[in-house]
Amino acid sequence: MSPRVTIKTVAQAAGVSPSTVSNAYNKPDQLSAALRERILSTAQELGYAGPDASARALRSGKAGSVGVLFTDKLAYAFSDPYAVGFLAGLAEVAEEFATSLLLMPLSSTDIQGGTNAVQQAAIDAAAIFCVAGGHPALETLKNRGIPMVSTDRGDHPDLSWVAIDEVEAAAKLGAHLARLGHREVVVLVDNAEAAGTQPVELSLDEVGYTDCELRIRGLQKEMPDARIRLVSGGHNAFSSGLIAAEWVLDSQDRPTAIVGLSDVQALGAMEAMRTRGLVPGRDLSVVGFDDIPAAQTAGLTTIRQPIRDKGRAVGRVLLDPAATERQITMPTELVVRSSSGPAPR
Amino acid sequence: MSPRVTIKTVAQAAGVSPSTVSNAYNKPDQLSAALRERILSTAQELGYAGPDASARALRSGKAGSVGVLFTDKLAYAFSDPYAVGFLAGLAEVAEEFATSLLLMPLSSTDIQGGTNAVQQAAIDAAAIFCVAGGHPALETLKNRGIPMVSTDRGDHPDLSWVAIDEVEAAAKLGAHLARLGHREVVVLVDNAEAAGTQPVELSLDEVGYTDCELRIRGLQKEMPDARIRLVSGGHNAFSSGLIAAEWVLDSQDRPTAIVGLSDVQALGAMEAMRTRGLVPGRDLSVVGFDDIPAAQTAGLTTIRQPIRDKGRAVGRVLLDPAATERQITMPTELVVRSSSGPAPR
DNA sequence: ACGTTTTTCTAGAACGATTTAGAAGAACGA
DNA sequence: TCGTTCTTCTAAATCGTTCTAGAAAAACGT
Repeated sequence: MSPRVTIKTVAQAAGVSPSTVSNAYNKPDQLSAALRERILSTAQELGYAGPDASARALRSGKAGSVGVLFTDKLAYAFSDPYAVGFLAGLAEVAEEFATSLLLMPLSSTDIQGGTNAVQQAAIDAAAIFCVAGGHPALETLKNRGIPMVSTDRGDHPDLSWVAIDEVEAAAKLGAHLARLGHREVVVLVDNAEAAGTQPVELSLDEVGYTDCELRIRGLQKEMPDARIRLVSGGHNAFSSGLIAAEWVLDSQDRPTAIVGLSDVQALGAMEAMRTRGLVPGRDLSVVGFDDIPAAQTAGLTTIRQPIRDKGRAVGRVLLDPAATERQITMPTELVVRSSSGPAPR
Repeated sequence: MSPRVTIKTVAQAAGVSPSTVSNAYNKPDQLSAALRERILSTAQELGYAGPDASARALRSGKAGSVGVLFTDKLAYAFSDPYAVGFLAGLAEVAEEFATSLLLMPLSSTDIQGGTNAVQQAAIDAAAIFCVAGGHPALETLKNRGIPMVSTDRGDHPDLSWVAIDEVEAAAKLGAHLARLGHREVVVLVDNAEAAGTQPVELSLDEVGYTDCELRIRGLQKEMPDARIRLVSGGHNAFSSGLIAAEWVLDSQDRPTAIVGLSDVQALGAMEAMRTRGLVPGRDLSVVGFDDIPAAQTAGLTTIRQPIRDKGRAVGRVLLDPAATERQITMPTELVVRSSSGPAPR
């Protein structure tokens, strides 16, 4: 039941002041090499594992980690290769700066109290991945004075972001479909409230996420004559796309094209077609968004965005003092594959 | 340039003691509802965002986050759906306990100094994902007195782990191959030193990770008459499997079966076969390990392990005080698909 | 009305480090 | 030899909380 070994204990044992022990760890040039050696070895003997992280964080004001905030549940984030790719890019830069990544779950409950992870987290900055503009967690972070970089363009001019031009990107998709003669379109959107229930048809105002909304607007822009319906099967996941597409395909009112607002959802739609003996690109067109690796295998027409680069760029804005650009637009590209074809007449 | 708003500022403004403000946030039953209300609203007015995370962590000794340590570079972790699945399971439980996940990069350099992320990190516990037993980072964590749960069975009886019986699992694979008549086998292993260079052939002692070693032993057990060679193309990734398999296939000495010690590597090997016009299961057998989602699509024979459950179980051991079992063995299962077939004679 | 319990609040000491300002001694130049 | 500049080390304050022990006030039972 011995009391914990602290910097003080080590100092006493080595016959020096606590400051010197601290310097031995943090500022080696502030003391003679010999003494440093001696301190380090007595520390070792005492089983001292180096300065306590929390204490250091408190005193120096640096936590050595950046937070990452995801839409929805944390577990869902890992089901989308797009999110995973982003994380990989971010992790690359984090690694470079010897910084940890703190994945914060945003509990819907307990926003007021203090037991929220977003409140608790000791972070220097935060990456906001596809979280809707008005989310309370963002307010919390802003209040805490934590610098943020979002993957969506914000409305505030002083907000940092690394994003694509959602409208323009979706417009490319819309133009592609319009060119192929599609006029009956169903868009598969992410919607938390639809989770676990029947798929639901939504109006544009009910679409929560700003980026989803923008993509829909982009589509509309290039498809002014088309009837565009919005359907959600739940969270952004393969299964949601599957369920929603099944519902659409089994209805009386089939579209000629299905647009997944993410590739995972579009792939779910392709699966729904497959089980019904329908061929994507011939019987019905399916297009996606993101260009995840699986999209290529599946022959899915989609919008490519450099997701890993996006992660890296966010990391740079967050961590690299040399990075001055705080609002970065990444390029997108229409990738035409076999899943889209002329509308049957 | 006003000084920061702290609990003290709020206390002064509300005309109460700092302790009371603290209680307003943490122990609502310790003060009257009216006063709590008043304190919270003055806090709001002053722009106080709640107790500082670092200070709280220091004083209360709880950081509210668990660390996750991965093999190799953090970015590589995201390239393996197996690791991602684990993370998803772990995240599920973390979410339940309002705990954040801290992904720590383990920089190979700077193990001694204090700027290491593993040293810096403010965490209550740590999940060790496929990190070799003797890794210095583990020593660091042990010294810091941080409880750990590993995904590999450790040698120490007091170590916590959630793992599979690697030997037994690999033995199933070996038995399967032996039954099919294979006697010339190449095993694709993960090896950091082989990264970026030519694929290398290794001896069993050179295989770093304990679990890899165990799997090889399991194979050997059921294939006593076979010649088993170990080849690495680098880190555990699709590209490494691809490169290594290409090297093997283009050599004079082709095996009849290739064993990927992970599915991603096995899938890389299948790709290498494809580009050479070889059909898996006919010309050469390929088997993997893990049963990631893509394995099904590709028709890869593999060992299934319930990875998401594994993540969840680790989470429980880490966070749930009710979880008493500290050494858990998960089940595995041989899944036979089209990539394995009888050895050509 | 009076001791006892309960509720509500506070003072002051930790928590374990870093930082600032400066002391003591060594080295230096003239 | 003497002031000056380095180098090496230290004392004490501070970071923003939470916790322990206890005071003051209110409520209670008889």
